[in-house]
Amino acid sequence: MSSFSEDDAFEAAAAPANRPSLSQMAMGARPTPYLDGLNPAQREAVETLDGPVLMLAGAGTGKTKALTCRIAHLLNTGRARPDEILAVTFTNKAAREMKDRVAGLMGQSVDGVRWLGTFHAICVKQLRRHAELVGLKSNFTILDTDDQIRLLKQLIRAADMDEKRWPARQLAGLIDGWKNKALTPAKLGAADEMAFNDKGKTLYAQYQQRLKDLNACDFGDLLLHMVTIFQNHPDLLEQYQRWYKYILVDEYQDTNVSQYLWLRLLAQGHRNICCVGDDDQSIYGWRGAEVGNILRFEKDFPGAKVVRLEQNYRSTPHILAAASSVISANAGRLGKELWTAEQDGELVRLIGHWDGEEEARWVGEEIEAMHSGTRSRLRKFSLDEQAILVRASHQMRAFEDRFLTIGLPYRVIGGPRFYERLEIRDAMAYFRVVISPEDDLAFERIINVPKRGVGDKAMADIQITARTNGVSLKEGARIAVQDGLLKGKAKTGVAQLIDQLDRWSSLCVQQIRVDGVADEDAVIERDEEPAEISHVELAEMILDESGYTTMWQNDKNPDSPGRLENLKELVKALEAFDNLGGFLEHVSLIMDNSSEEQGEMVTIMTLHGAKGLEFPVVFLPGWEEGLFPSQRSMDESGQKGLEEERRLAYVGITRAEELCTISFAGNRRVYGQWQSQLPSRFIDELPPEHVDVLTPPGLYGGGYGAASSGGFDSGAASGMSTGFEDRVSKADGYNSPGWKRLQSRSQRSGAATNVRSGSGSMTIDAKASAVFTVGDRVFHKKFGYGQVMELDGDKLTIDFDHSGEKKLVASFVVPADKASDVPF
DNA sequence: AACTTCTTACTTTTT
DNA sequence: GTAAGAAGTT
Repeated sequence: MSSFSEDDAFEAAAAPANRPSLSQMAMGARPTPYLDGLNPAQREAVETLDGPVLMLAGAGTGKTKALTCRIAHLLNTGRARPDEILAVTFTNKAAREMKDRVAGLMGQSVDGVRWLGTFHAICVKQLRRHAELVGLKSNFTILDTDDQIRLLKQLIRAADMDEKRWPARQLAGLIDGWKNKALTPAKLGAADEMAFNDKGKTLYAQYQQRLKDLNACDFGDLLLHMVTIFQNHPDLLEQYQRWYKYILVDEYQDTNVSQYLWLRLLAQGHRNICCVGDDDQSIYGWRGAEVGNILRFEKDFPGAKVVRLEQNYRSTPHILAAASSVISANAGRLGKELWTAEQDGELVRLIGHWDGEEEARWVGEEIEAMHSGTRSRLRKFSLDEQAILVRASHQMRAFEDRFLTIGLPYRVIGGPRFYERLEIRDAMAYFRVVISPEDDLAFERIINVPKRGVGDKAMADIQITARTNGVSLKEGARIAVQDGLLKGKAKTGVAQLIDQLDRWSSLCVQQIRVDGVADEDAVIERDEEPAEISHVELAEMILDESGYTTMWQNDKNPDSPGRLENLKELVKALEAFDNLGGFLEHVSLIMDNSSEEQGEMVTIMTLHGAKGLEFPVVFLPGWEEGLFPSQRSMDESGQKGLEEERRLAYVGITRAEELCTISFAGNRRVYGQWQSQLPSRFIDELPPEHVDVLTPPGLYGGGYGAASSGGFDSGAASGMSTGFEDRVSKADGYNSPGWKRLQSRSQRSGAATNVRSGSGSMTIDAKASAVFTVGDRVFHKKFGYGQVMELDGDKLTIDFDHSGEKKLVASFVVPADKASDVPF
């Protein structure tokens, strides 16, 4: 086992001697031009180098700038050598950006900052060094979710449980959750032990044992193992504590318990830890993030300096005001108020639509109008400058459909990532078995892909053979073939596969790196002795000879050509690596979306995916109760869930630089069933004076109180102006001037946005109660005829003859005798 | 063993 | 409404 200091000595010696190190260059007085562009708060965050610092950085306040300047400053002042800085991010993208920007500031590449990376990448690096302390070998493999599920399925089956009642997915979720909380099987609480049909703890323990047997770990283990190691080996921990003089953490509000413990252990030495985050942007609670970590920072690190970055450089005042107003409804915030030096800007726009398709149509027209510059007062916006941010990915389809028909180019971000695609994982599984013949999970994945006549029976036989002989699945299969256990198609198929695998492996042997620890930072250009066959050729050979390529060529699914394309891309990606092994190591951690798009396109993505991004024009559709805030979130996590949804709304609004448009639909098809939708309560939390309402009031409820109860009655009805009444055009259902104007507005896209003088003076609740009384027969375009059961402000509870009871906004129905008047 | 029909359940997602 | 997974059929 290599001790830490030996490693360091080795690495220090191996450092190129012909180039002055950053710290050498940093000796003596150096100019600090990078400090000049900072505002006072940023500067304080950058210059407070010693002791714990919490940087509360609101959206768009230049947090990455401050973070990267801080690193540059640490190096520049000679406080730390590049490798004495530990800088952690959540995503590879963020890590890359930080590296690039520090390099930009320093005017040179910063390869020396070896400990800048994601939590997982850094933990892998550490764990490879100390794997034996948790019973693993240094070359352990990292399982992805798919492998994980397959393994758990086997365990559940072995435990004789009903796979339907006790799905492996659910168990995987539980185990992930425990690992996020740094709970090993031994540390599980009583309730958790009994989870999953009383088998929670047992199965978890079995799973961990299986992982150890396979010399593998999952993503959660990377963190958890390191925490365990540090907790059990104080001497080792101390070395690391001494080593990392300065620690920086990005997106601290997203850390889970394991990550928190890991950080806290490492920071106990020098206590120079700088955590950057925004409690208002904590949107990953559902995957174990603990907002509590950031809320507790000052207690964890007494004497911590708290710096607030509140000057926003991204959005207009109206956008900021809307975001602030929404988020202020949350309790227990650390408190921050964004402000901007900007004066001008558009109001946040709010519009309601009849249904989801209408919403998509309108957004499409708006995007085209923005693009062609026909929107008066506003500049032209390229498609790249516009984005649609949805709560859930299924909302994307309506927009895709619409954009396809009108020929508006778009890009969807957040689909299945390249390396998560079926064909890529299959190919990778082939590579894995070739490199490590004992990789049972990979072997299992490919043994019958393409079809080799291996079914449940044959597979079970192979499993048993392997187990009784105590060998890998591949060897078990070999024995099963020799012993005549397999018959017919399966026999020939498996025999051929094994021969092929053996041959590929032998071709691969000379390529396996001897140093074992493949460093992802290793220079990729390093020339190796050209093997008889390059790893790229080998990969092509594997895919061709195995029949895998042929399988997709013969497949007549419309997506097969795409899959073949992806396989070609995979082979191309290989070229950047020395060998297959190095490539696999890289891929297991870096699940990047390697898509080089061309041309201008509108971006469609989820709110989660948009965190950290910004767009001049942002559309936020689907602000409806149940969809956003998501019903499930509220059901599962109650008030906490609602607040996280609200933070998501905050994230969404603050993505917009110049124009933010929120919309909702009154009707939406959910799981194939038409449902009437109520406007989101978040809409009521928007500040009226900063909102431009493009909607006839009936569509959203006229003012406050769409869903948050009472607000409407006590506000509008009692004569207390909520602000929206004056701004909106008055309408009374389908035939109202307001509704007509909305329709025509979207047809002539050049119409000015802020012409909305009221034509009537009655508010819609007055109208609703004036027009409808309990017992009235009404007609609704989608639900047909029904009877009014209850009145609630502008909303009616209606018992529909065919669709049952529903609560909806009054303007969606007309008296039954006016049914024929309903347009379209 | 492979193909077909039926049931069921359904956020958000990085590593 | 759809996609995945399980049961049922060839």
